[in-house]
Amino acid sequence: MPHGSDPDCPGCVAPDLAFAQHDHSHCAADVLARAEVIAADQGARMTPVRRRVLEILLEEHKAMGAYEVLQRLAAEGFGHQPPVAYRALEFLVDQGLAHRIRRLNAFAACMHPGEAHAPAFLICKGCNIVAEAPAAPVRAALDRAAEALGFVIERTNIEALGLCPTCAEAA
Amino acid sequence: MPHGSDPDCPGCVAPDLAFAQHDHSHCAADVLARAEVIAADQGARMTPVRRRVLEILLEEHKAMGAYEVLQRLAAEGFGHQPPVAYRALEFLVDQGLAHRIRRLNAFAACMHPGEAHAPAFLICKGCNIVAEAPAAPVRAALDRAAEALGFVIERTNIEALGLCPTCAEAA
DNA sequence: CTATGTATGTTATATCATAACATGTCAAGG
DNA sequence: CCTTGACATGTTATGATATAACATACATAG
Repeated sequence: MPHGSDPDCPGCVAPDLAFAQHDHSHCAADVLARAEVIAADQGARMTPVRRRVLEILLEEHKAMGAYEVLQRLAAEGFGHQPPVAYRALEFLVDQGLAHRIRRLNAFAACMHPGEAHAPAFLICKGCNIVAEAPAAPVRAALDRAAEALGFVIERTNIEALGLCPTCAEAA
Repeated sequence: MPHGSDPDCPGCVAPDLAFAQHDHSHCAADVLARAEVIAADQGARMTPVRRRVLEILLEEHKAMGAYEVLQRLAAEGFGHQPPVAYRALEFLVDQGLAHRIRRLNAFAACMHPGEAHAPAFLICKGCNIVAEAPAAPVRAALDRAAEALGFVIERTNIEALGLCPTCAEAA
């Protein structure tokens, strides 16, 4: 199961309703726990900074710039220099525990760690919320397009800018 | 027809064989001519800087950073400051005459201006060549994923990092 | 011709990212 | 135990990318 099983948490019941309000703290705890397992499985070391960065991304539940993360780290006694944040973020991205959203020069916790998934990011230009949409069909189509050119894909960035339901209605 | 009709130009005969060697100057001239028409149709002003930037992107036939473009402009008597390049590039992107490749912090001329197209960029990490792949099916899949969340897409960035046929073979 | 919007150019600064090196930590082999 | 090698963290410094704000020039409609 992709999320925990709390029937009162919309984020668990319908994890892909990314724009819906829900008690995110529950999802966060769940994702974090699974992240620990994944890291251990891969022989990766989930150190204090790294764990804390993932926690911060999960707490904030939004895309954060590296310097924004760094500020939080510094305030908590970790290093004060950019590489501290960038390295932890890079680690998380490499482990599939976070994603880099290039359009925003920002990072967000992966809400589906461990599941083979090809995320697409929907970025609302109204409220700046970023949703991680399930995009297996998108990825499949992209793989076919690449294959037609003999290109072998290793990583993808699939991002869309637009309006979330709420902001679209307002406009 | 997406390109000119010169049967000796692989870029024209098989425009989507993006990684194939070909006499690009012919494609460039063709694209540039069509760009002029498109801009005029849209009531956009194709000024000297803007035209020159598009020409530069077409000549180089690769993704270029804004500062790289700026250097060329400066050497030719245009302004020497970043906004000069960024503004022209932004204009071209808005008109659909160029694309921004976020993964590279770079820009590339659109090789299919005017055609409704949803480009995907295949970035070879071996040789750094960027191919603009036809990705209508990819975009369609993405639209469906967005629609499922009630999200309205305005712009997309679909990019893939990997190996082109040549580099894949070498490895 | 002149008013208005748009384009270009400038200065200055903001924002994002990494290179290079020193120090510290941890776990496996001697 | 203790050494050694790999990796993690921290630092200084700098590089690379991007935009804000303002001044000047230019085109075009009225």
